[in-house]
Amino acid sequence: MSIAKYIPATNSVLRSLSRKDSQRLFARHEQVNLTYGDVLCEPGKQLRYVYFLNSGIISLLAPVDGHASVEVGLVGSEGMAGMALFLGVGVSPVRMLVQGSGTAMRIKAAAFRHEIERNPVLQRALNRYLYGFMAQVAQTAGCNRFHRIGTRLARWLLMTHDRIRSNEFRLTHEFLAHMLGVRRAGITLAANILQKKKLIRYSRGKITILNRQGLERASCGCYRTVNDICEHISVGI
Amino acid sequence: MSIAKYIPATNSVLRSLSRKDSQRLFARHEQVNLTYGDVLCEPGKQLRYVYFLNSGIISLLAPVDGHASVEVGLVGSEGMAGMALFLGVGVSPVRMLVQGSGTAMRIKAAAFRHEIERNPVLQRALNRYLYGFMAQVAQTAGCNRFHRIGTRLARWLLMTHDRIRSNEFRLTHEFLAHMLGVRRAGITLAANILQKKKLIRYSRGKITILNRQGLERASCGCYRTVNDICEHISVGI
DNA sequence: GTCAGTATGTATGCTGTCGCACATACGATG
DNA sequence: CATCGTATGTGCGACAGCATACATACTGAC
Repeated sequence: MSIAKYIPATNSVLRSLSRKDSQRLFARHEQVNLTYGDVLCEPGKQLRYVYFLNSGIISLLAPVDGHASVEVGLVGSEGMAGMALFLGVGVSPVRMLVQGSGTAMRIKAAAFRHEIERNPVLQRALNRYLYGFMAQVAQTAGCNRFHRIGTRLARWLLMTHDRIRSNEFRLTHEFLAHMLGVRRAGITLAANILQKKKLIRYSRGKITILNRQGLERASCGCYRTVNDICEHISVGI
Repeated sequence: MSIAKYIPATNSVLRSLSRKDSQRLFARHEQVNLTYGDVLCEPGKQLRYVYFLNSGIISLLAPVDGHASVEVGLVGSEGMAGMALFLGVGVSPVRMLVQGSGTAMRIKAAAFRHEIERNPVLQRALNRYLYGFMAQVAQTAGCNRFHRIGTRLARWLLMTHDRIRSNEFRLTHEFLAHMLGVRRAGITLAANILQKKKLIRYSRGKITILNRQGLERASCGCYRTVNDICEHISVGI
């Protein structure tokens, strides 16, 4: 991670603020580059910053006893990472892992706390985002329970595609396996089926979306369910 | 559900407020009885009230395409049902099902919204509760992915036990199966093992906790994980 | 006491995923 | 262009949980 040059804010939460409302926030932020593989915070550790993403993706991973973690949520330019601070708690319950490189506006915990108390518009925007995010986490709980690897993989690729805004991104089967909490071999099998249907193409950690609509059909309904909920409250991705 | 006579507030959120802070809230509430089986709100429907529980349990169920719903969270006297309203959204993403009879203080949506904007202490208390609740939902996502029926059943019984505050409660295998999103026969098998170990006893929908500590040992670590997180922010059950 | 409804116990065969292991293929680096 | 590390493909036995089905047992109503 490094300090970045100025990049215009494409973060949905920040864009929903008026010039006046965002001014103080902008005064206190720092632009940073997020690099694939960065861990912004470990579960149980103090949150030093919140991150408003302009591009890239952060995976939120919950540790589960006797297993590696499993992903419970994705954050892109539609939201903010470090929501615990918004709820007045300084400790992150999840690992924050940069899954797709990009840029973010980083704000120190204290400055963010200070700001949030004085900016009801930002508060409302984050409340709305939190609602959508909770729907995502809750749906994931159900999805993990009922759906097969193939449909879950399709869902996950769609969610990533929405946030990366490119048809191509870097992801190995190994990485995907960690995210979904399954064996690497399970991903290889499922990904191969999607490839044979010409929905995606992949090779050595580079995945290309070939047929977005086909992928939506191959996904479980959880993808659409969460999207519908977010659209309903106008939390666009 | 019916209007109840006066019952002192044993709700943790409300108790955390000073007399002054809770006064307005008390002026606008209504005491209601919650009866096993009541559905307080369906997913996608407008929330007419929020409920601060004094006793009893509400299950939050997320509908999953092609399946019955699965439980993503439990609310007892430690919290509030209808958190969407707290986030400024009038629509519940989950079904709210009374799983254990009890009493609650019900407040109309509009009155609650009005109050929340003027009562920062209540806001902070609900923020803290929300943090713990999110940890619960996230942990459930992981638990659903990795853990076996037996350990999940034990976890679920413990969470219920904490909130019912009685060693005996009414629950059929059928009901438990719906909550965990598994077959009824799967519960019978798992429950039988717990019964043979003398951790619980049951008969025709009445379950008795015989050995709480043994049950904790039989549960997956998710139970403790969530408890530790909640304790850390002093959201006691 | 009989009956009906509901709760619990049990069986069989099937499928998805697991753990483990090894084979193959690609690409960067020298 | 040879080599090595990494990414992907594949095979096999094990098993949890599934669908389905049916048997048994308890309880309350008549």
